[in-house]
Amino acid sequence: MSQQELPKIYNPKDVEDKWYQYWETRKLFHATVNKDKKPYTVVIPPPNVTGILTMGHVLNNTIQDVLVRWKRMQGYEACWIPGTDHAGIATQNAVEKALAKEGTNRHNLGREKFVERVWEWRKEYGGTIIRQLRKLGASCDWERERFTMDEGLSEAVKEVFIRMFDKGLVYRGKYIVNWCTFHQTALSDDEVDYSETNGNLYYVKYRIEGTNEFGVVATTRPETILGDTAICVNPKDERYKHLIGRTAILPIVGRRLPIIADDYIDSSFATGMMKVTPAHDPNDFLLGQRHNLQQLNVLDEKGHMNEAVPKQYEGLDRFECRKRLIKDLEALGVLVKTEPHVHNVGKCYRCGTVIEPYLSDQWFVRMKPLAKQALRVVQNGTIRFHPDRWVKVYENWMNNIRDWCISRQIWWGHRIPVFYAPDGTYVAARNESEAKKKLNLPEETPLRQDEDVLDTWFSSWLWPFSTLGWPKQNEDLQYFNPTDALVTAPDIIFFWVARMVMANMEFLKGEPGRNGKPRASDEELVPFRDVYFTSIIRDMQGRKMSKSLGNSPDPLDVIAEYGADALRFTVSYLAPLGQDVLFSKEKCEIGRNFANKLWNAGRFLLLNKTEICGDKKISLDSIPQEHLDLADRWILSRLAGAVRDFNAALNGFHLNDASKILYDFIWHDFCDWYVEFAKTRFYGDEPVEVKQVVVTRALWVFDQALRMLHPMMPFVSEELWQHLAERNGESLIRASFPTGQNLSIEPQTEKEMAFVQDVINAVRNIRGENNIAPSKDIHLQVRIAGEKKDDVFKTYSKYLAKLARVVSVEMIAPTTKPKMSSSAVVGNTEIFVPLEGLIDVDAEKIRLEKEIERLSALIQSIQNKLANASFVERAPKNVVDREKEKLANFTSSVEKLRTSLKHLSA
RNA sequence: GGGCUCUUAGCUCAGUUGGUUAGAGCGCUACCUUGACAUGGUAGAGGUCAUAGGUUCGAGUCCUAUAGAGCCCA
Repeated sequence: MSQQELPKIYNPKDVEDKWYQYWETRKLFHATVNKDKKPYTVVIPPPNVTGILTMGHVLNNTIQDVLVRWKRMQGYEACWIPGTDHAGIATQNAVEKALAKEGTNRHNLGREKFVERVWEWRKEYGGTIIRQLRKLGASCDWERERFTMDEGLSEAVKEVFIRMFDKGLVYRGKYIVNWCTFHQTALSDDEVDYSETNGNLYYVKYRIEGTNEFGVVATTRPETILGDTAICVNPKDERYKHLIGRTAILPIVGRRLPIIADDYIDSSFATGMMKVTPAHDPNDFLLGQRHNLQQLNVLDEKGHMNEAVPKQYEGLDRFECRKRLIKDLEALGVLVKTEPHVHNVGKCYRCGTVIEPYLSDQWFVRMKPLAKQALRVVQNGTIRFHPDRWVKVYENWMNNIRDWCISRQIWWGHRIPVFYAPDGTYVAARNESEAKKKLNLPEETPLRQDEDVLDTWFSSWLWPFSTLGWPKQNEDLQYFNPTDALVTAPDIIFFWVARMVMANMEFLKGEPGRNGKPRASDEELVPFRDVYFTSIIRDMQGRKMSKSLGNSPDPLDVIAEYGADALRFTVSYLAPLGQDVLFSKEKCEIGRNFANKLWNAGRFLLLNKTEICGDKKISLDSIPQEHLDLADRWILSRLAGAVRDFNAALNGFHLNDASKILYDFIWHDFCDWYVEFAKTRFYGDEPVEVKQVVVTRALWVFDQALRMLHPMMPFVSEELWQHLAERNGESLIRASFPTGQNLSIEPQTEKEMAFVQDVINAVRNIRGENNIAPSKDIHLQVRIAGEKKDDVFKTYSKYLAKLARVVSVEMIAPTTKPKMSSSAVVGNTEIFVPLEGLIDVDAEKIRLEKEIERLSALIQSIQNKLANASFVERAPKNVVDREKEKLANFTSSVEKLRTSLKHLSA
């Protein structure tokens, strides 16, 4: 393709799909075991198979892609494993909705047919998000795509369950769980969203048996009164001491309730007397266990009152029952008062139904035995969190860990591999016949498999090794696990991150590690080394992005409008480590404009390449070292600095710093200064051979910049990179990342350039402040005190001409009085722009006075500092010296400005 | 109730271990279509770094308290 075809404005639509296809069809994302290379592995946090791409995913996956592409270019065998999870409840929901439209339901269909339906649904609608990730440019190894319901992963789930069952790490128990009456399933603690809700606190009188006394208790859920089995007070509460051991009578029902004492009761809350409902409140459940109370379940799975309650309430919905009870209690005269009360109500994170604490048979994982080592590897730094404040959150959770309820009363998911004999004994097994062997039962005994399925997270926590083929021993697993970085939103630190650490450490113990020996050390057993907790993307009002608010831009629309590169760059640029980021699609202008700037810089260099080199092939394999001038040495030094800083930033997971470094280097150093300086040579009078070297060097620097930019803006960088030189089928995606080894940072060069830039800026400032048209030529007078700088002005007069339209420089002696002029001080040098009749003398005086005032204030503050004996004594010498130097410079500048001011007034 | 985070220019945000004259992008003002780019260029205005104390020779940076905003856990 020739550069004439480069349009004036970069159009991402023309290039993005083209390059993605190119990379994917050539399998440039694919990783294989390669003993000559170090692996760099990232597993994607598997998105919900029902999901579509959100801004959160964009951030998350951009970060992963930046890391993976960067490491790949650095020569690692970079492997990014994609996939989705089966999202048990969400997916079952979606399919049940579809069935409802057809006027049927899963029960009509039966379990087997229903699960088939879900698979069909998944084939048709699932995995949208995986396709969308390609639009973003994600360089996932698609050949390794996994799904938590795949055969292999299901095998891993089964294996883990059975091993844990046999070790006593999973158990079945009656427990109070979070029950969603809509889905009719238990939810884990993390699947419940709590929100402050306005409710009422109802005060109800209970008669004390054998007295005329009453006790008053308060409740927010009057319907649970029907399940009360005790009354409880604090043992230290003087008001109620005499009641302990007596019996209260439950209104309406007439049940006798023992009055017990427990420290758990907060005497200051309401009346200090509490009703105890062990089957319908988690705290009451624990209390009930301590005091051996009856657990009376008064609800069914649908949230209707069951047969344990008086006839008039049986079958009522729990909220309907609440209303009826309030009326009935009032009629009995035992409802003392009702007061408004704000309390935290738990709701199902999928459907919003109020969660009912509910006593039922469930399966649990014993977490304490797993937590110990998982805590250790984070505390001893084997796993590092970024930002590290999440360590505390993690520690807190691990230290207060509770058993994990893993059974779900739905059909879509991994069915619990537990088999029950007719006599009720049970065992975990891979299949029925194995179960019979384990149970010592004859082959013809009928067994019943547990109806429940496992929590989706029970498959997700195995992700870093189940995706690599475990439980089968294999080279991939040996090579790519432990993985390197995990990039995830902080809200799943418990759901997922913590549990993955537990699982990897537990189940990879003894598996062959990279050295072929059984894994034993923390380093070999952790699932990953670094965890990057991403920002949360919010809208411009700081609200979380949500479907219901409609405040979330569709990333695909944003990509269509601004380009994937623009979106990626903007998101990297905006997302600091761990702070929330306020986003609107308009912000993508940062990235779009940057891509366009880059595009045009490339376009300009290519134009000149053709002009200067013609058809002559140029190679960008090394830096041309001939005919270096200040600008060349300077841009190479700046490049060296950018490479060093960029790598340091990414090593510390500071993507925003990394993107800023590229932005500043490319836009400001390269485009604003270097390209402008280079123009003086492209259009100057040097021989064409020299010009060819100069343009080739400029292209070489640009090539390096493209390499650095590629992880963040893969499309535009590849497109330009292919234009720069003959690539013979090579792609930027696997080009080497700049190391900076052939470059050096040269402070002296940078200092010299800074002087030239300061002079140019000073002249521009005078122009701007005095309203001198840019087209007006300037004849500069320069007066130098101290070290000689005339040669600088001679050597770089072409720069001054190009960037400040300075057509002549006249050196004047220190004693010479300059013509009527506008002036400025740069270091030891005074510059004068003589423009009789053109400058506004009064305005110029004000400008000088303002500058004198500013410097005088600085001088004053430095003098104060230096007058302070303890500063001079105690501050490090270099700090004091710097202050002294500053004082001298500012004083000298002020003197010069004062003289100029005097001249203007004369 | 326990824990965590944030408050810097009109807006969105940088500011690593305390030590150059506190920065950027957007917006704003003025000027400019100058041989890549108006998705551009040049210059400028704009900040008592939430408040009050403290530590220190020195605090946007460390400590304490207060106010406001947000998050997590119970």
